[in-house]
Amino acid sequence: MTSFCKLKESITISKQEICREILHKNRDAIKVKNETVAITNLMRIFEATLELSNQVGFQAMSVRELSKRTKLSMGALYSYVESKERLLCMLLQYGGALGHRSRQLPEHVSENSRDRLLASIKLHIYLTETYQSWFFFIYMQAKFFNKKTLARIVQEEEISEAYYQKILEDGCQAGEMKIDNTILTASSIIALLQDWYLKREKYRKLAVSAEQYADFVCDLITVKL
Amino acid sequence: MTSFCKLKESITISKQEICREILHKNRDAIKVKNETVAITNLMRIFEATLELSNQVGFQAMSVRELSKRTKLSMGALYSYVESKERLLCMLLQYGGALGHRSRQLPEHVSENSRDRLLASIKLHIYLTETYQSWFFFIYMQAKFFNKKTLARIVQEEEISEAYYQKILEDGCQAGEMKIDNTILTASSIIALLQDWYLKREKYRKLAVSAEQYADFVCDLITVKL
DNA sequence: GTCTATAGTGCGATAGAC
DNA sequence: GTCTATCGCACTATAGAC
Repeated sequence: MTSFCKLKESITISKQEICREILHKNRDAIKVKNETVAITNLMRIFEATLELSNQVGFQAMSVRELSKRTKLSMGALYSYVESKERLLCMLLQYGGALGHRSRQLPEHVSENSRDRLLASIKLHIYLTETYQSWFFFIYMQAKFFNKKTLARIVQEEEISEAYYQKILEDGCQAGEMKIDNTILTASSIIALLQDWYLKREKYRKLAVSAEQYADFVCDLITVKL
Repeated sequence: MTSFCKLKESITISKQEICREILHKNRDAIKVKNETVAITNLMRIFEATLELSNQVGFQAMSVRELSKRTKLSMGALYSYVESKERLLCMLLQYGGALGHRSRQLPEHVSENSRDRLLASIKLHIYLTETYQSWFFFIYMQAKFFNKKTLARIVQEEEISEAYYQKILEDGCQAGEMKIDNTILTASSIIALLQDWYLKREKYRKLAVSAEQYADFVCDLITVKL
């Protein structure tokens, strides 16, 4: 079985790398030409936006407060983010890289379905650990986006769900698992993985580690004594 | 086993009743003296607030828009709700009656732990079905409340969790269930019950009924083949 | 008890100096 | 590339007629 640490290495995406990607995608809206400066400040802006938004909500967060936190003046801030709405768009793009990678599980992990399930869950949990504030942000704001954007996010979840469902069905066919309703079961996996990053504080208090939680979820789904 | 319908009857709380309770608790802030008129309009205000808030978020919802939806002028609206913040407080009070009742399961339901678990889950799901917009609202806004208010809501969840944990432990002691980690398992039940009202649309598309979902959750937790 | 009109505030965004 | 100063707008909340 692939160890948790190895999994971590296999999906490490530098936040800087993501910011560079976003910078290039939004060249039209970003006035600052020096790439090094732009990336440094974009990173600070994104980080502060997530932090503030996750405290008071994106709508309630004022650009003035954001300017204080980033230690950029209003004017400087607006040479990175055309508008508050555009800032939101950029943060949505942030997910492009993540959602895709969360299903890039090396297929060779194991022939055994349960191992593949566990590896997938661990991969997912590690991703949400590293980018917790972003996942929290998207979940909490998604419901308030316009229909089109919401649809895109819901679709992301459906892809994840189908991915887990396939593992479960393969496991059943191979006789390694016995699962009545694979759709609802896959849906439960998603819900439990989301609970982990939505209530991070609670699990911290319970002193449950990421690895323990992954094992627990996997057992809940598959172990039928 | 107690039927779903019987359970429904046992916990039906009229929304009007709740509004009357809130009216009396907030007599100081509500200028309208005629109780019948006050309750009628309070109900409309609460309903519209939940609807609007769940579309755009409470902070983003404007009182102007609320006045349109309720067909009350700005002036009239403000003779019911001292301020937008006070309106939020009233909606929090709404939960007082609900949280309490959700654990008022008639003890005589069954001696069997699994039946008691299933009955509790069904009770919970029925409550969240009837008051879905309120539960959704609280979950989505809770994270943005001040620390004190958030603590109160988290405590509510802890009580629910302890309640489920006790059923699980009783079941284990009686030899009717075999559950390794009752804390995490109880926590999972909560997460899955929340998923039901947070993603109501998704389950509607999957054509899963409330009763089916309750059965599924209960099975996932207890059935060890 | 409800209305219209408006006061007062803080917001997102911009202009122009440096 | 960053700053300060400020514009115009939409918001919450209120005053006073009916």
